[in-house]
Amino acid sequence: MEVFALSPPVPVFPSRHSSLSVAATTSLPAGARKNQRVIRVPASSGTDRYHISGSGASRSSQSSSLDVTKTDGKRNPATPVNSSRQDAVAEVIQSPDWVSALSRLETKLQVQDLNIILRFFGKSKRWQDVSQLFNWMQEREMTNIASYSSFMKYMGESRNLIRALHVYSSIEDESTRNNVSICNSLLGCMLKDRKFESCIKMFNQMKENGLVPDLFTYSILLAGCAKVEHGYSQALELVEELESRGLHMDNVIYGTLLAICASHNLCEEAERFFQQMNAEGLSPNLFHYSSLLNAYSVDGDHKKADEIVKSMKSAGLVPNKVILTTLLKVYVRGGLLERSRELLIDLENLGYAEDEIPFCLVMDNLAKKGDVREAKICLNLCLHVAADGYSYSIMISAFCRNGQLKEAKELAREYETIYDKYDLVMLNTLLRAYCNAGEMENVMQMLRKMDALKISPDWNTFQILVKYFLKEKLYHLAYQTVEDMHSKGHQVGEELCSSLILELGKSGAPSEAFSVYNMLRYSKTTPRKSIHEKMLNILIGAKLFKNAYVVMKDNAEDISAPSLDKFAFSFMQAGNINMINDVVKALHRCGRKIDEEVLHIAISRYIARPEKEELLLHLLKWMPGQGYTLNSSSRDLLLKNSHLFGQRQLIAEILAQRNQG
DNA sequence: ATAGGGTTAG
Repeated sequence: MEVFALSPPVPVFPSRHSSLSVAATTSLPAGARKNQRVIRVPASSGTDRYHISGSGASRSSQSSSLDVTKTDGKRNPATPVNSSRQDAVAEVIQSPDWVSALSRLETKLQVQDLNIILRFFGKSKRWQDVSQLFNWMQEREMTNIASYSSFMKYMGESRNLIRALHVYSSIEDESTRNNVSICNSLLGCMLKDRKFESCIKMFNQMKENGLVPDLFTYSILLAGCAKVEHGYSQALELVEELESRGLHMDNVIYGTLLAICASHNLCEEAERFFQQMNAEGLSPNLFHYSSLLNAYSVDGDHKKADEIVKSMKSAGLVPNKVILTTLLKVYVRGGLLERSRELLIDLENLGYAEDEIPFCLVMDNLAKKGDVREAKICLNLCLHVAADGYSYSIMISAFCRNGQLKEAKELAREYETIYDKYDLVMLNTLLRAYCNAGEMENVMQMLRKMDALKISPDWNTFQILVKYFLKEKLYHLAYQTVEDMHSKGHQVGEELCSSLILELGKSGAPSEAFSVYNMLRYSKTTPRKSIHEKMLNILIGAKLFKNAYVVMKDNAEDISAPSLDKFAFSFMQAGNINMINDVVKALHRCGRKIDEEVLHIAISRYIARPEKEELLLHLLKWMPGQGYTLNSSSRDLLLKNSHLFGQRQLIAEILAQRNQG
């Protein structure tokens, strides 16, 4: 179905060309826009606030990230404000050399003042200063619960879990270590670092040591559940636990639960929690509705989605950008292209399509349905809005899937000229486009870029590269890439491995071929049977008999008789003499009748090396029991050369026994 | 007086 090509000439971007005033008038303070809870400060305490800002004039309830505000409700209004402490804090914060300012003003400052400075550094993301100041405070024992709590939080933000854990374990006072705020902030810090399992372990440990968790604790832990595989069952356990402690779930905890259901594709469970929260008298907000919609989007359940939007509206809530975007996702996944087109236009008219997200939703779906042309039209619409480049990634992948290599390559180049921005997904996408199009120089450039940006390749990257190097007959490069891939713990695809083994064999790199073969053998997937025979023939051709023997011995049932015979002949002629008997026995064990000619070669090898007499005797003694006799030429050869052997008497006896039999 | 949580794109 053509959606955009035939769409009526509706003005797609009505506000875009008019003026910039729209943007100016709709710019709200970040806090208000994001629906955050704003803590209102009573007017009377206004004079008690420390307030550092560039202009010194702004005093609004919104706080920019660099504001330092403080309220102190306990202070008696009659007491004059201790301005010298305020000034000292301001001086330290504003000083280019805060360390020396701090030591100068040390006597004037109390712990809570230092905490203000600590939070200022934290909000400014000056992690080095946060760390340094905290050390300074610890050395002077000028810390309290709040200092630790704030410090942990900033260690989480700066991704320094190690330091946070170190500081936590260095807390000597037991009641401080069990303080719920400090524990909560450390647990949050661990989740920021995606250490969910360790976080739960730590939580259990803390409880054993005497922590009494509160609603915050459960809120933090539940948030972690949304991002892990078995998060839902873990979440249920936590809910049960918090209820058994007499705590009650609030609006936000329900929001988290709904998000967990949505991310684990559990619609019915989401509905149940939704009803439960209603029954408890909590009224759902936009977050709850959007999580429900998100759950419905997985299967594109537009009926339920429409219902929920209806009831949301009748509850007096106005759908926002996220709600409508999620609804778009529902329509797109549900295959309602006409309705998704209409909704996209609504989004545009409402000013909610100022970034590429809604376009990406539609585009990806069109592309995956195979309607690449429509998707491209959608990409062109995207070009008029603030785009991050995701749209390019979708479209380039679509061209690649569709075999439109030239288009993919051109779009990749276009992306690079517009954006100088790379992440792993984008690099993989571009790499695939250049590889498919055979643009070697660009491929190498992407690899250099990846290296320079210290972005480590993932399974996709390796897979793309190995395929490409194979196609370009750069077998050694392909081999090195596979080695690299293997050493990084990635499973190498069976098909690529097999063709690489063959090519390496053909191009005179049998050892490398064998190394790839071994990766395949010890990988989780069982390789197809034919690979063993191919490997065996490569090794025989390269005279790598020892390895050939290993392959033959372990996979004889998957190797054809001619190949086994070829192996037997070749090994007897040139294989390690010490292994001749083993090879003979192994071939016999797997049901091959050893050819007389093969035995003859073996015996001539032994005659040429009389010091291997023991092995010869062993073979001669073994043969009759398995039904093998020497042919006449072998016997003649032995008799003629028996003078070479110390135990010629014994050899003669064995030959004589045979004559009788 | 510190800790916290939920929604959309490759």
